[in-house]
Amino acid sequence: MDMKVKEVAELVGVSIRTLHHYDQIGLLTPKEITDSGYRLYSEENLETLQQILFFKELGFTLKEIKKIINSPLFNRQEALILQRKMLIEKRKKVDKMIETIDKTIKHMAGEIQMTNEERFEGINVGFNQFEEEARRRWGNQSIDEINAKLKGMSKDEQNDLSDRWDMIFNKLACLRNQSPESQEVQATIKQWYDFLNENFSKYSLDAFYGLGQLYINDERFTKNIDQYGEGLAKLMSEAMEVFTNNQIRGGSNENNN
Amino acid sequence: MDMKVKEVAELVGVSIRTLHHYDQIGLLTPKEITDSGYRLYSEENLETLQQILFFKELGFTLKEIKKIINSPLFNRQEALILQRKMLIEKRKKVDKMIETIDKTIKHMAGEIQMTNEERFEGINVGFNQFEEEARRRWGNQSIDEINAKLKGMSKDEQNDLSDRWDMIFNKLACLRNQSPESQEVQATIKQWYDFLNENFSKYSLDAFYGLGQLYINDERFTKNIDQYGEGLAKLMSEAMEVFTNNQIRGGSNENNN
DNA sequence: ATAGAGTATTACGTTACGTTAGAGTCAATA
DNA sequence: TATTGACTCTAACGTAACGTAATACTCTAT
Repeated sequence: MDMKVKEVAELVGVSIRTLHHYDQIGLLTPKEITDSGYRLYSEENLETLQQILFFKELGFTLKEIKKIINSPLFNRQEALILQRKMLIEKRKKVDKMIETIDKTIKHMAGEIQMTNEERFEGINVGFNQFEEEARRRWGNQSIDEINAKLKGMSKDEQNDLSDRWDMIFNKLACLRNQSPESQEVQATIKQWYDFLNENFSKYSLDAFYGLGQLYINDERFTKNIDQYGEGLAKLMSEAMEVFTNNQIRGGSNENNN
Repeated sequence: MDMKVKEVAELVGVSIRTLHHYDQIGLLTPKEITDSGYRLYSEENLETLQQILFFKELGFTLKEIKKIINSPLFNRQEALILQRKMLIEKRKKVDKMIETIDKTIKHMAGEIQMTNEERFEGINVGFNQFEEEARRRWGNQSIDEINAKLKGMSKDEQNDLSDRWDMIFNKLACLRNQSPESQEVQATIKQWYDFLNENFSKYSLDAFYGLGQLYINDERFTKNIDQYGEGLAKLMSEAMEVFTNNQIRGGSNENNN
């Protein structure tokens, strides 16, 4: 099932060096390394690679891509949907360029006039709203950034933050036996949501949902969170899902029994 | 009418540094330089820049682009038409990628199966027939036999050689409609003969004749040479035959009408 | 057991600019 | 007229994402 470099390279159409490189910079680490040092890539590695190549095609740097796919907020499905949007934008851009070429040809034939702005339409649109969206969505939100934020704060401020963080988690840990939909849990989850928005960059509801998913999908998070109490990660992710659903279905008028 | 760097940069959406760079490498030299050393770009410069950006968008390197737009064979309208074709191919590629994303999303939802090949469709098509066509049409090609020789030379020497080589072939390609005996063709063939003798092992006239025959008998040569222009191999081999005959029959007294 | 195809690491090369740094230029204004 | 602020220049080092050897180990098939 596992594949060696050459196989992968030929399958996806990149060079072996590229795979080595991605490994070197920690962008795509093969799931396994044999005793003799051979890289073995898994199915999951291929999926990640697919993501990487999509983002690359859309003009992101490897560093950005690394941040994106390592981000606590990263959600594969969401990424795919955004990529789809971006590709449609790209197609529009290509259409614009074709149009510009057609105009230029006509212009050369003396059929029409062209302004200088017109002749660069499509070429200069240096990437659109969705790229922005993606950067906002995952780019800024890396762990490094949180750390950086912490660095810029005084000891007291840090402690304060850390205390409030702790409080919320401890509170939730106490509520582990309750259902994710319960009033108390939901109230605390709201505190968590507000806390994040207050202290870090804006979390959209989508992002918040994605974060919750991460808590059960990314082992690093699960482990960390479950230190507050066995099963807390699971509870939180479920509660966060309920929370986002309720919010989306219109303010807070809905029942959370 | 003439524009300074910043104006151009803002109009077309590239950095000032990019314009400096293009000037440095001789890709886009501003039409005029003021006494104080300011670059002034003309209308024509803008047109060239448009071409450059189109080719860049289509994945050509600056070196390739330079060769293309400096080539004696270069024709702006022809280029635009080819670029149009390439853009349409690119749109197809984008469509394919969108399709792949849709499939992937469905796949994740468990609705459909996907092969590994499928999941990389659109991403890996490393650029199509038209790129090939463009490279054949204007670009240079690799001559493996010569590479060994080139290895022993410095980079500058290599480039110099390659440029002269290119010049000769391009010149001949322009003369394709003339007869092999014509003055111009024969003069250029002499340049070719001298060039070979100067830079590679001594070509006796017999050897030169043999080389000419090779151009039509060995498909690899024919293909390579015809990249400069359809039928060039045939013309050259005929012209080389005429050349050797003339040389052997004593100096240059014979007619070459 | 030996060749041939594949793989690894190391390290320098390359492309297309980005990014200062230091200094001159130009037009409007005080 | 002097000054200021936006603009320009060259020079030179920095960076990203690999390419391209060079050298050495590994695996498999004969």
